[in-house]
Order: sequence, then structure tokens, then C-alpha cells
Amino acid sequence: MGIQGLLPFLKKIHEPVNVAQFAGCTVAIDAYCWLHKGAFSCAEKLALGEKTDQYVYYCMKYINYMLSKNIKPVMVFDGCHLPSKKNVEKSRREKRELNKKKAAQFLREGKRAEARECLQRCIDITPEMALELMNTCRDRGVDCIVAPYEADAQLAYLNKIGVAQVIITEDSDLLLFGCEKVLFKMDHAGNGILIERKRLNEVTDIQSGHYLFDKFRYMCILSGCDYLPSLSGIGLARANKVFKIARQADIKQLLKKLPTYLKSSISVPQEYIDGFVAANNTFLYQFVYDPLQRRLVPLNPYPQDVNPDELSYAGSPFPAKKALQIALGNVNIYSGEIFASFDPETFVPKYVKKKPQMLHMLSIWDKNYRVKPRVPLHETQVADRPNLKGKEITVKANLKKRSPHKRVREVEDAQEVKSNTELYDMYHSPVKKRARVANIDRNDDEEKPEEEFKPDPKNSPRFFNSLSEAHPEVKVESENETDNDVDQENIVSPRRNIFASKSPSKRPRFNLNAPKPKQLKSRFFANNSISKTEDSAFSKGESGKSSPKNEGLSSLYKPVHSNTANVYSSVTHHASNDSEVAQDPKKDLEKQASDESDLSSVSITEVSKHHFKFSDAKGNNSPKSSPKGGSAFKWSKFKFNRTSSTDSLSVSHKNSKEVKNPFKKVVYSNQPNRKQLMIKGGNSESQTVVLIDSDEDSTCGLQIPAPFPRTEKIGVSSATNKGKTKSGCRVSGLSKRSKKSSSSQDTSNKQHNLKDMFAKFAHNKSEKPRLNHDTIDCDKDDAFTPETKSYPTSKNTSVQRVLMK
DNA sequence: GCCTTGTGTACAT
DNA sequence: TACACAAGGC
Repeated sequence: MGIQGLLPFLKKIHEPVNVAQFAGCTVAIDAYCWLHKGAFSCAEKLALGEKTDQYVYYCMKYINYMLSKNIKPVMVFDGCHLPSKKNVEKSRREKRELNKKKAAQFLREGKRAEARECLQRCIDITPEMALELMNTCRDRGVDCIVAPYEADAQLAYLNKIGVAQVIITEDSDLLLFGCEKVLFKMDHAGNGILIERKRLNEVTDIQSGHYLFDKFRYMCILSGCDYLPSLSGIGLARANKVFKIARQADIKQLLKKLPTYLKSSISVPQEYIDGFVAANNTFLYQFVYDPLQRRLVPLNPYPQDVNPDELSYAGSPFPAKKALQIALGNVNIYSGEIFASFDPETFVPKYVKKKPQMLHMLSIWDKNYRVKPRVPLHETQVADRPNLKGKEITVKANLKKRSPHKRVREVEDAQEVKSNTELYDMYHSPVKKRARVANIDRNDDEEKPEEEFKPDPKNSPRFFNSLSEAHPEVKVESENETDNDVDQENIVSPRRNIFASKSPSKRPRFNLNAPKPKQLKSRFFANNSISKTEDSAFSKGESGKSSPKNEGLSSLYKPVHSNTANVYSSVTHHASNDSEVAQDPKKDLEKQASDESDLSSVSITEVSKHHFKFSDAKGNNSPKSSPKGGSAFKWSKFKFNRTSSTDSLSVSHKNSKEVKNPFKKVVYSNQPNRKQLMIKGGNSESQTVVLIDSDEDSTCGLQIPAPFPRTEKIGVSSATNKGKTKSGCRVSGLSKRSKKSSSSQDTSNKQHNLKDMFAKFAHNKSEKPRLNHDTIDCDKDDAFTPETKSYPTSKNTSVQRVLMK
């Protein structure tokens, strides 16, 4: 439940970010948030006791994304119920039971839709479901830990001791526990809203001199929290008002004076004051498990005036062995029985071949594990940046000609799709659609890590200290220079362009000449991945059978789609071809990983380098699910100019064709003060990277996190800012609300746009759209007609000029 | 008019 | 679990 209205209350300090910016960091995740959302898709099956692992699949999509971004996830699960939350849990249980009864009634009456709604409302995440996810995560080398009590406190503790640098959750309570950085509402593309503890004082009315984090916590408790309902008529706004004017340090005394502060006749009983203190202590001293010391500890050390014996409402300590077994996930927290046997000393992840060498990337259960050194992520580097404000920089991207092999592939790809009808069918066929989604995921895994901006730290420890000195290929020009024509002769053709994506030879490619894929077991849907749960006492029984408690409901339910889950259970892996090392993405990436000093990336590439495609329940490959190459479209002939009339960046083709909103993706580079714009219209060779650097505050919903200088207006005129984009260009970082207001129509038209894209590109069979989610809702206008495609002619070099604001 | 409170709805596929 | 919205209290 959290603090009602807290997130909207903190809107001022919402910071749209992508989790990829925390590459190299550890991110602790409130696993139940994902489990709950994942369970939504299979609520009926779960309620009826049928076997499904859809919720695992859902969670693993997030996990895989983070692994592909070199982020170490740590999954944190809820443990035992706190006495403080007894009432909340009871109320939830009653609601679930009520909905179950309603569902049964609807099913008796033949009202399936209503029954489904009720079943969705009675989703209960069981310890068995958590174990299923834990087993899958561990096979991928992802750490899991079960909190002795609430995951929230455990997450905060991991953040506090430096194990995790960021927390991902949907629960606003995390802020009260004292987390430094919390990422809310993260989607599958890693976009979310970051709230930092250090900025909380910006939203409260408490004067900065009098601001204390304690006051923020008091304010939230006063407005009502899981441990204490609010006094009638007091919400966040009134609670904020109290702490704006209150100077009373003693919270008990302050609460007694509440009617005075609120100028009302509100009654504050002693019972409420005691409850308030208990709630506050629960936020402060709840038991958590320290995986490094392997023992239970309070979230914060007890001060002298607090007697731990009086904090039974904040949890009771367990014996050391039991505490460890709970933390390892071996104990069913409902029944208390041992239902798993995970041992970190002997466990070897199935799908991680190499152990990371960076100590903070090891398992938190590994004895050699060390927390990541606390280095300010950006601050040390911000001061050293060159000031490019008001400058226009010219960025050259190294563009290589297509290999003949690739051209052949495109032709073959084009021949696969014969007509608009076929494309339309592809889109609307459920199984094929899923295969297409898998294809999108593959593209993401395969290409995005490559696109990230990673300057060589050996050659440039302070990369941006002297941009032009360190990298002569970057030409910095003054704003007064109006000549947009670039003198190609004066540009030294770079051997290696640090702004460009990596060499195509190192890029994983789908190889049409590779042998047919071998049928392998799914990574995380292999049957053996759930064998432990089947063997255990808590198992829901054989597949297809309902558990006894659900038999009554199950007998009422006549499923129409009996075997949809099988689509997930059989996944084909494109086996690598040993004889074609150069074409083998797996080997390429391994080689690439081994070239890097941080071998932790090996496990990351291990995750991202495989291509999956779905097959049907019998294991037959879907013919339309083979990976596709990028489109032939090239951006190399476009220039980026500032147009005074719209105060925006526009793009013009060399043949004077103007295109708006060319940017498909904004990626935060690892370097501070730099944002990379990835122009993904073309294939990998023609991708161009433009660094934007600006001090201006956010416009059009594009925001750069605080350590970065703010955002540049990109492809959106000032008249259409406030998060709205005229042409539907995807702008990462829009708040949900502004997305709804501005792009809800875009979203509803998304499928039509995609269909249009198919239709448009199908006219030219050599041209195919990249089925990348970043491009789906782009290009609604006719800017990208096949005629605009072109290839670089200027010595494989493309030049973009960007005015730095 | 501000604020709280209750209700309805989406969440995933 | 959170958000949007409407109703109602102060």
C-alpha cells in the first residue's frame, strides 16, 4: 500500500532515467512487485492451481535486460509477516477470499469475464512461486535473498551497506526506510523514475535549515502508512503543513499539539501516539539479514534510549541457522518447513560459465565478495568537463561499407515477406507475434550494449578533460560559424572513432549461412528448472491437476485456451557454428569480453549473445521467427541543423529533404554530462552517435539526471514541448501522466502505425523495417520514404553538427 | 478552493 | 499497488 499519494507528491523530484545508466552497479529489486505484475497475466491458472511459469518469464525479461546492461541484479523477497502489518495482511487475505468466492459464483453463472476479473484480484504470491523465480534467477547467476520480514527494509539495508547502489520497486515505503536511490515504475526497456533521498527536502515545505530525514518520515507516517492508519482528514498535504511550522523535536509532544498546528479540533488519542512511535521504530529498527556478516541485524543500530526488547512489533530475532536458511530461500515462510536446499558454497549456476573477477560482481554469498567502492557516480568528473556551452561540435562517425554478405542477407530477408497481407498476418497471429517480440528482444540484447558509449579508460582517464586533444577526430567549432558545409578534406579520417559504434566485425550478427539451429532446452523454462518445486512438499501437484484447495473452483472452470503456456516452454537456441568464428556472435562476444579487463562482462555477454526464437509446442520452429537484419536505411546523409523558427534541431537530407524527429533513442552514456543520441534508422554500420551537452532545463519530457547537465531540445519544437511530440517520436523519460495525455493516442495507434510501416516498407522488398520497439511509433509522417535511403559516399565518414546549448 | 476519501480501473498476455 | 476521478467535508 505504501504511502498514499507519495509519489505524486514527490513529482517535482521525479527524474526519468534508464536503468542502463547504472551499468557496473548492483541493483536490488523488490521481487514481489514483478511477481505480482507477472502473475497478473496468468491469474486464472494460478487461482485454479494450474501449473504455469508465465510470471517467471515476465520477471526474467527485466532480469535479462539488466544483465545485458552489465548491471548486477539482486532479487529480494518478502519474508515473514511483521506484527505491525498484521491488520493489513488480514485485510488483504479477506479481500482475496472474497474475490475467490465471487469468482466461483460468476463461474456458476457462466460469466467468465467477471470471474476472470475476480481471479485477478485474488492473486497471492506464494512462497512456491518465489522459489520458482529464485531457482531460475540463480541458474542465471542472479543473487536472491529472502528478508527475515519485509523486503522493503532488506532492500534499504542492502542500499545502506553499499551492496546495492539503486533499489527498484513500486512501493513508496522504500523512501521512508532511507534508501538513497529508488527507481520506480521501471518498464521492460529499463525506463523508470528515479527519486533520490538527498532531494527530498526540495519537495517538503520544511525549511532547508530545519529539514531532517526524520521529519520526512514523520510526515509520511502522519499521513497514514502500512503500520498506522492516519487520523481522519490528514493526508500528505496537511502533514507537510504540520512539519513546515513545527519546531518541536520531540515527536510525542508534537503530536499532542497537532490540533494547534492544524487549527482544528482533531483529537489525538494516546493510543495513536503510541502507534506512531511503534510505526516509526518499525521503519528504523526492523530486522534485516546481513549477507556479508550472515546474521540478523536491525536496519539501523539501536540508540541508547531504545530498548530492543520493546520492539517486538518490528520483528523477533531467529536463531542464526534458521535466519540463514530463510535468507537463502530454503524455508517456506508460511509453514516454516524446509522446502529447498540451496547452498551457496556448492551451487554452480547452470548458465554462467565464467566467474566475474570484479569482487563486487561476485555473488553476495561468495566469501570473496566485496561491496563496490563508494565513488560518487558523476561528481568527480563533472568539474573537469570542458565547457561546450554555446559551441557547435562536429562529430564524425566512422561508417563502413556494407559487406557483400550482408547485402545478400537483405535480399533473402526481403524474399521472406511476400505481401502486405502476409505481414499483416504475421502481426496479428498470436504465436508469430510472440516470435516477433522475441526477435525484438534479441535485437535489444544484441545491439544495445554495443551502442553504449564506452571510451577507453586507459587512453582517456578523464575523457572529456580535453575533448579535442584526446580525440582529434572531434572537431569543435564556434557558434558563430554558420557554414554548415563540412570541409571533408580537413577532417582526419579516424582509424577508430570513439563516438561510433564498435567495429562491425565485433558485432554479433545473425548469420544466414550458419547451420540450422539445434534444439536446445530453454534457459529458464526447461522442465528441470521446476523439478525442485515438483519434488518438494509444497508442490501444487502434477501438471494439469488442481491443488485440493482449488478443486472446487477448478471444476467450475472450463478453460478455452488449454495449452497456451506451451508456447513459452519450448525455446530454440541458435547454436553457434564453430567453423565460422568471424560470423559467430557467441565467439565474437566472448573474444570481446576477454579483451576487457573486467571479466564480469563475460557473464553479461553470456546473457546477451544468444538468439532465441520461439517454436510451437511440438518444437517446430516458427518460420517467421528468424532474426532479421537491420533495414538498409542510412542516416549518413543527414545533417543536423538548428532551426531558429522552431528552436529545435532538425535534420535535413543532403538532397534538401527535411526530416523531423530523427532521434529514435536517447541513451545516457557512462560519462557524465554526456548524453548519446542513437540514431537507429539504419543498420549498425550507419548508426551515428551524437553527443548532446546542454545546461538548459528539461523540455519535451526529455530529462537528463541531475548529475548531468540538463537536456537539449531534440526534434521537438518549443511550441510542442511539455512532453508532447507531434510526430510520435519516442521520447524516453516522459512521465506516465504526460505519456497518457500526449501519447495515449499514439499508443492506441501504435498497432496501426506498425501496420502502416509494414505496408510502406513492403512496397520495396529490399527495405524492411526494424522491428525494434524504439522505432515502432516513429515516423508516422512520410519522412522515411524508400527514396531517402542512401549510402555514405564521403570516405565512409558521416558528419553531424550539433549546437551545444 | 483545498484536501481527504472512496470507487473504479489498469496491471500482462 | 497505484492512479484518476468524483464526492463531500472543512
